[in-house]
Amino acid sequence: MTTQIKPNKKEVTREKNQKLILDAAEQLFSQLGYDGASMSMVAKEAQVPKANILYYFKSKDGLYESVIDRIIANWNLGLDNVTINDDPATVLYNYIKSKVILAVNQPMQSRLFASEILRGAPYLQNYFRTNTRPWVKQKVDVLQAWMDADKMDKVDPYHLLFTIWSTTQYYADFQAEVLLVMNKLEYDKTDVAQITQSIAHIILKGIGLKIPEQSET
Amino acid sequence: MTTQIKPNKKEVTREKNQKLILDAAEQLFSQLGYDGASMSMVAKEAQVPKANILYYFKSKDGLYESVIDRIIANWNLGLDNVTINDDPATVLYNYIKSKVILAVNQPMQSRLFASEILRGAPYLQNYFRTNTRPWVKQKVDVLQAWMDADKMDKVDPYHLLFTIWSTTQYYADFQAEVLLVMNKLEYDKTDVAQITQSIAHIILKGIGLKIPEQSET
DNA sequence: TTAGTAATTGACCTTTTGGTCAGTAAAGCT
DNA sequence: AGCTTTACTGACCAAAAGGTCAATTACTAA
Repeated sequence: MTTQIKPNKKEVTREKNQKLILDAAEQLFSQLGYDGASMSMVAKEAQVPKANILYYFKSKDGLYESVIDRIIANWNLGLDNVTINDDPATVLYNYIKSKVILAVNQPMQSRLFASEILRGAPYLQNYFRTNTRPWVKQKVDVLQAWMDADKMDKVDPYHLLFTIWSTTQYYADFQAEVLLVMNKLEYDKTDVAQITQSIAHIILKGIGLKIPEQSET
Repeated sequence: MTTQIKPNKKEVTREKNQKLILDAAEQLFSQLGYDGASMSMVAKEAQVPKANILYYFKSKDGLYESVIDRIIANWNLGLDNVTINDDPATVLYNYIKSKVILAVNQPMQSRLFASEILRGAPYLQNYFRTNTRPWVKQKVDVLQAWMDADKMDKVDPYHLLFTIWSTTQYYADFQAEVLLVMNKLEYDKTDVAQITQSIAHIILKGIGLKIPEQSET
């Protein structure tokens, strides 16, 4: 909702440059971690003077925070508007599917978060507390309601969510291991379906549900 | 197999100091990652002059490699001696259980590996190729045999293994997130059982098995 | 004892780090 | 056009990084 009456050349170039920098930073931070990536690397990658980065983002911390903020901004936790009346199998199947697609196609963001959490989530703590925790609480309530209505097995809903997160994210965060073990160079286009199928089979059947026939989006 | 006829004071102190250094390095690397931990931090933590560390381990890389090697040395992948004649449910249940115990009680090593893999496993690549891959291949064969004998559902055995690894390791590698979301400060003694139960329920049932009655070790 | 060897480390080196700042360029406004 | 203000950046800085080395201190074996 930026009132674009006057395109203001300053704003335009600033936004363009910031995007350039953030893109480079996102890539480098996710590849090398916070300490592994340096400001000069980001500058070189973004083809921008280092001082310019500092001018925009105040400090390395500031840049890192901005990168995280931007990811969060267009990070959809999914499972929105789920209600007790929805069909658990369909909802969970689609959720797993979308998570696998994300993991395989956009592993960078997942890895950035992973390295953040590995270090104790210094920057994400607040986000987890104020956003993720309530979000989870809400989904947990729906899951619990489904269980109470005997629509699915009674398992700890928190651990069920963790199971979905872990199994799907694994293919992004531990991609190097997965590929090495399976002796592949990269995921191919059949992998998404294959992975989704395996995970969905195990988890859905594991909580007493059936994989829905088809669910085109 | 060190021929300890003459306890040789030099060797004794060297080994003592190396252990001191490796312990400190293991802790710091797992906490801060390769780039986050510095030689001087390790020196301070181990209460040893920095030059001494370099004397023993040649370089930071050398130290890091030694840390990894030591972990690998007493790292048991589990699932040893499994054969087609074993009961899938018992074997997998015990495997899951032991993995959860490790994750909750010794998360440091898991995290060190995780950050290694996140960065593309520069040091573990060779290990994965020469050790993990054949190990996995062998377990995959057993799993496949169980499936062929209709002892369990037919799912991709690789992805089944990844599912077990991911769900269990998650509680070590992403401990910060888990605790924040569940609003806890640390795992308590009921958590191991709770986690094991949830994961085992989902995975075992998910592949058509039942949780074994009891399995004391 | 003592000569010879290995272990140890304080001082030092280079490079890189995140960060500052004063000066210059570029809009924006009237 | 000319004046003000903001955007930018090359040159610089102190701190910290990993690493070297010469000098000193153990040990060991004869």
